[in-house]
Amino acid sequence: MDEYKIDDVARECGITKRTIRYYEELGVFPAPDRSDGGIRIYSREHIDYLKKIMTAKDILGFSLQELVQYLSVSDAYKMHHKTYHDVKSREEQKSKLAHMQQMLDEQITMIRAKIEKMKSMETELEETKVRLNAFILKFNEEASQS
Amino acid sequence: MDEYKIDDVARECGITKRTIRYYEELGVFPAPDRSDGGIRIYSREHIDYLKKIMTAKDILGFSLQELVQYLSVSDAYKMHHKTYHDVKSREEQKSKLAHMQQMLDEQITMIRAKIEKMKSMETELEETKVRLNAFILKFNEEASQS
DNA sequence: ACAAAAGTTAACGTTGACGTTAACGTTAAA
DNA sequence: TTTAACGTTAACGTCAACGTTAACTTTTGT
Repeated sequence: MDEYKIDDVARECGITKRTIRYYEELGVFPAPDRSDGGIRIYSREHIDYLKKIMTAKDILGFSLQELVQYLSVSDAYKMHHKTYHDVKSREEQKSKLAHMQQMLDEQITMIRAKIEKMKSMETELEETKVRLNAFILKFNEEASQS
Repeated sequence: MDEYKIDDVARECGITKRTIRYYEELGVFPAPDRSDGGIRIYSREHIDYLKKIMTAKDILGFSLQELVQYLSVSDAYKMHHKTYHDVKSREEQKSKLAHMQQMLDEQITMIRAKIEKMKSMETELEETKVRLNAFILKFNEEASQS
């Protein structure tokens, strides 16, 4: 078990097979191992990872290009460790790690800014609600004066 | 003063004239008064309103269709009061107000849910940062043991 | 008064993010 | 073993959200 075909993944993640292959093509989603017949075999980790991708896309409104950036830092290094066993030079790895640190900080800063903006939008909506309710009250009072 | 042409608006809001006309065509942005020559004359309120639209689009990742929905509640009723002087029947107005209340509540619920998800994404990013830093430490220790 | 700058509508072009169809090979249950 | 269900690649279609160009009118500084 712990082996899923593309249709299972599509169903659980709420997207189509076409989209999954498209994401793989773009490098948004890692290419899984294949069966002898060339069928893509996914693991549970793949599914969880794809779910995160969809959340980032939906909630943050990321484009696919931005997703590549985002994923290259957030949890991609876990997947990369398992997917590609890329043995690079020590210096290369070091600079890659430093780059990850920087990207992570940028992502954190960005998401905090977004949260703040969303909070002020929430506040505004609540104020609008108060004003609307006041208006409705007045509206009904006028009606009872006729 | 307090009169702006489309290029002023475009510059201040960081979009193109084409986009402004397109938004007007879609009903996302109210059609302003025209000069005798047919030129669109905007007020400061228009600019502030458009800025809000752009924020909602960028931060919430709304599509233009969703924006129409969003705007029909948030602050649209202010603009509508000034733009269209639609005198409808009392019953009609009442049901419209009730509908606004409901939409407002839905929007507030939705934005709160998004904020929560973004917070958990932020937490995750911070945890990743901690793990990454730990890994880098170990990485450098191994290097000094050679 | 007039040229340049800025405005207009109209219509076709582009890009991103998939959907759909075709033409074909593979797997699994009867 | 065969056939339905499922898989594949390849290529064209689609829709939203603008960009771009063309052909034209209006406004404005000198």
